[in-house]
Amino acid sequence: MALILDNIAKIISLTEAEKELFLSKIEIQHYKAKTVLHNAGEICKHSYFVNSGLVRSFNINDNIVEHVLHFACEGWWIGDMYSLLSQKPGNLFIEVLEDSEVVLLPKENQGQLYFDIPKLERFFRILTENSLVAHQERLMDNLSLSAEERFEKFCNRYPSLIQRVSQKQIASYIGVTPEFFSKMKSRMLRK
Amino acid sequence: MALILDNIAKIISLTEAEKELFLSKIEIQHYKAKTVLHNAGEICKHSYFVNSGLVRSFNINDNIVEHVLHFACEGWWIGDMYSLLSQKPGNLFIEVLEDSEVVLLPKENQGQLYFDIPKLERFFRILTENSLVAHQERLMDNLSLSAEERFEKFCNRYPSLIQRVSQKQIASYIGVTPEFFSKMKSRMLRK
DNA sequence: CAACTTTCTTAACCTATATTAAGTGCTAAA
DNA sequence: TTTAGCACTTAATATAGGTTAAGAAAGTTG
Repeated sequence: MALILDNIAKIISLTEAEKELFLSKIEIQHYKAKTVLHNAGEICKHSYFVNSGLVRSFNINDNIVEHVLHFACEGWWIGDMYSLLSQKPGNLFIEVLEDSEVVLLPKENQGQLYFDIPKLERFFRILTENSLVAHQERLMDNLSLSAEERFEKFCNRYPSLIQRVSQKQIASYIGVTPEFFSKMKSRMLRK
Repeated sequence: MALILDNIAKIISLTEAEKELFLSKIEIQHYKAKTVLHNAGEICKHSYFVNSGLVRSFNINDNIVEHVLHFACEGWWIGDMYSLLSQKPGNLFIEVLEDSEVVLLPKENQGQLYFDIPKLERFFRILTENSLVAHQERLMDNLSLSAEERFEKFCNRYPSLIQRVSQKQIASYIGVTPEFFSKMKSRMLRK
């Protein structure tokens, strides 16, 4: 359980008692690859934190094409923010890509923790701010960069993921078809 | 000054004393259209809240093409989150599109207010969460929808902006050239 | 190991959107 | 009132990336 406390300690410091309280509010689960943690159309009840393994969130559009919103490996949070916050059915799926150990933080407990340990409000504010900045940058990249440039940025930003996720998933993340991604990759190698 | 207090009151409630303290930490400015509030390459010192008028944030890529990240009219916050949070030079410009009255909240004051009025930490957390959800949706839309569909969503979401913002700006927001936008629009009208 | 499924590659062809360029009309400054 | 500068339109041409299809490679399962 050290990992999630380390993750928090990077931003705020908790007393031992607070750490224990926090740990009493979470749950650990082990999932096999391909397990779906959350389905589009359902109401999301948890925030997820990946202790080990790899998880992704994605949606499926009207043409039955998947688009990856987010990958999360060790030390990353993931979830369907829209559904979690609004408590309405979302349109994201959350799926385990590698056998994983995942921390579940139920929504009610998260609210309770904001009350019991106000510092956590700061922690999640900062987490959310960082995520917003990353999404803004990715959005601008999608508007202004070519697929090749988006792939290069992905490689620089998440070098460890390149070995771990299939090309198909990377293609989906940067927003091209697997066929085009394959063509683009071999074109890039030829240089 | 009622507008910004209303904006806060939608999420948390402040006492009269807290409202006064908050108001003492902000500054009101009037700007003419075309004023640039923040330049790419500079360090952002303020969060901005629009009392009246219209403001946009955008970046300029290597090919000297602008891309609009965000429009903000009455009652909306806007800023360069990356630069504001990291205190490093950002790559957004913030520019006034219509003569505007803008509330400036200096970064130091914002930090001080988190300390003096912890509820504001919650307010900004929730503001940031909502913004993140909106950005996630826009990102997925850019990955999975056609330009025409993106424009339709823009019209539904921001009907009042359509009259106020030039076509060029809307084209930039949805991620197409002004020429293509013009063609697309007349094609849509013909139906 | 064999059978099956999924991923990856390649190639021909297609389409949405970009680029370039030229022209119109409006606004605003000189 | 003229001139200059934008915003918008239209049209010809170009291209990044999509689609379809088929086979090869790799991974999964019984």
